[in-house]
Amino acid sequence: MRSPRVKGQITPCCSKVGIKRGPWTPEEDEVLANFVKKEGEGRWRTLPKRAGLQRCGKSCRLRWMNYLRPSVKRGHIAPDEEDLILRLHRLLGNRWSLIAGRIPGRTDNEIKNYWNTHLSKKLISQGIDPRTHKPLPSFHNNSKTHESNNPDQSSAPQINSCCSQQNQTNNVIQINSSVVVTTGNNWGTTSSGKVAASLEENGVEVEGEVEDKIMGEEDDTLSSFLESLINNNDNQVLGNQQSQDLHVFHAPPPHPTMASSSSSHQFFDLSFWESEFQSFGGDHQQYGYPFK
DNA sequence: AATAAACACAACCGCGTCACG
DNA sequence: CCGTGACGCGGTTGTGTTTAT
Repeated sequence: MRSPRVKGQITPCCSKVGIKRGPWTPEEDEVLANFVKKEGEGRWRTLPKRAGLQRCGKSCRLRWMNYLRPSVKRGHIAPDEEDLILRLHRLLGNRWSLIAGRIPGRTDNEIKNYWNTHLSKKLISQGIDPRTHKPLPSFHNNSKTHESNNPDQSSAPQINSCCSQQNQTNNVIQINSSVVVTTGNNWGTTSSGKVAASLEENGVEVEGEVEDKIMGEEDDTLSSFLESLINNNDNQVLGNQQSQDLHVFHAPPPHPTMASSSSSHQFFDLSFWESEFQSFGGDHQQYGYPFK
């Protein structure tokens, strides 16, 4: 919910006069944290004045979101978190917010930084292109790697034709009563970084991106879809179940402990996924279920 | 011990999206 | 339907710390 705009007001971010920049002091942190705890998040533009801070609203929002929020988990990224970041990045590309939404306690900024400083270098050292997650081209044409395989950003996404990453798995997800996504042929990410797959609307194949179709649906649906892709791609759980190719996922119920948090975190309802795996005769431990 | 280089991460910037009048 | 402004996102920069010389 956004606050109604007020005509004639100047955005403080645009007028630098009197606005402090640079690292936050503990005193500023305390003022901001206390104010947000009391007044709640939002109305960032007017927050600095109301809270008595000499910062712009953007800076306040960023500081709260990335550092002061109680739910922010700081410190070392665990191996299972790293593994999940890698999987999600392979699916989603540099969509840090989407990735962060599926790793509790981690912020988009933290994941982005971790990727840029650790994971991308780690992949390169393993001979893997961090952008495409495919083996790097041979050494002699490595000189312009960051531009050489950049897809045409101007072209519209085409299902099964311009995916920057393609994968061979079998899965179907029912988005709503009329839209079905099948990953039986190919799925992957388009040049714009969105997940693409074969889409059918009322039984007729249509072009589009899965995420766009899911927009407006319950976020659980997107989570379910991503989860199914993650497990499929890495573990071949469903792909090996030939008779189960047409399994339809339903949005999982919210996890009791997550019920009051953002809906994206309902993704972590283990009981739902365990029952899903059991319905296939699967075992999440055997297949390396990515969460504890 | 001094300095430079490399690294890690916090913070900023510009732009796209969306809600509202 | 259009213009405006708030918000959120991803890319980039800035700054403090650590390591190498």
